[in-house]
Amino acid sequence: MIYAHGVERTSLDDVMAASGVSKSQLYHYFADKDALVLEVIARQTERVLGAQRPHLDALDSLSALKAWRDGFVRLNKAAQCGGCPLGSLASELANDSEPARKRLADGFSMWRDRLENGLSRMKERGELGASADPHDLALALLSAVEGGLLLSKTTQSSRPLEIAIDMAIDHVARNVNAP
Amino acid sequence: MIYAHGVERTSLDDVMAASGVSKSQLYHYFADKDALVLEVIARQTERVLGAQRPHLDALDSLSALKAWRDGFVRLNKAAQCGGCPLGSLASELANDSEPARKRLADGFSMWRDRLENGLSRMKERGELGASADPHDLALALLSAVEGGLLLSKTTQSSRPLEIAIDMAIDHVARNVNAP
DNA sequence: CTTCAATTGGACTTATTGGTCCATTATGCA
DNA sequence: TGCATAATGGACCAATAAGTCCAATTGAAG
Repeated sequence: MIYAHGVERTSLDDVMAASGVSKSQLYHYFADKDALVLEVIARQTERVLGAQRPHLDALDSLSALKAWRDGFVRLNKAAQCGGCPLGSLASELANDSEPARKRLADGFSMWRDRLENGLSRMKERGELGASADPHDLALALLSAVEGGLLLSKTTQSSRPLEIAIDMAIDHVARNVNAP
Repeated sequence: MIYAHGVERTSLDDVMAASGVSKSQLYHYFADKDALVLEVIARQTERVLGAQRPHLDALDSLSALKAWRDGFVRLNKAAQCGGCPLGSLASELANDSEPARKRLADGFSMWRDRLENGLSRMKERGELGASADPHDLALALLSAVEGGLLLSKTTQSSRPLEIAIDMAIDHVARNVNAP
């Protein structure tokens, strides 16, 4: 619910109704709404990374990147509500809650790490040129994904996402050594 | 205020206090809060496009694109609060207000049009290859900008924005004919 | 100056919010 | 079985939200 409608549009009464849990339980397990939101961030980080398996941990070739792209786009098409859980929370909270901002930055960082790991393996194997920077390439990949997701959510079309990820994969491909 | 903290975190009392205007004036000029928000979207669209002048309407060469990039990054560094006014509103409202979503999609579309116009001129002049698609290139550029802005806002660093736009400009450069 | 409509101030209403409280119920342990 | 502690339900509270209302004020036209 927080993913779909945002923190501020999701009241604790909504959470109670949807979960069949009373307010005292909520306040027994969470200090306040902010604490619950922080937990939601952790949860969504896991969800986002988990949903990209098994691709995400094996992105060490161009074909693997393309398969990841296809899975990602398919997932986005199937989703009932658009956008990225982390991205939406980041957009809403980054300016207003420093603890939330930090956790979201960590979430993005973990995501980038996974991408970077695969690219680093490509570099070690010599598939990626010596001048290629896995860290920056991963960051560019992630930016493309987030921007694509936001535009796709707004235009209600998967095209922006597809085009953005394709661009990012092309960008990686530029650094691939000729076989 | 709506740009920095979101629609839901900005109360009409806040607006009254900041503008020195009474509630009856607010409701005299706007049917309700939603109507005001719709007007804010229109206003922010103008602001975003206006802030990119004079570059935005002359992006018809690689060097112009790079100058635009530099101006954009400088603007973002100087801004007190990160992110994109359109992107933030889109993230918050796309799922919950169809009129708002439409206007935001229009705003993005206008932005893409400006980018596309420059690329089309490059293509007409033969600077861009025949196979290049100005529409898709512009969409990729915009996705990179939005994703970069979101990650920069979250990580409080301008690096993601720089890397993302550089990637997108490289992507355009791939379609440039050798001189 | 008078008049009448448009504009304005701000008190007010109602609904909803996050959060508190305490009596009641369940649970684990001797 | 009995006791102490933890977990639970739901009434309750104060603050804040959007939105309403009407009396007071302004301004232009005759």
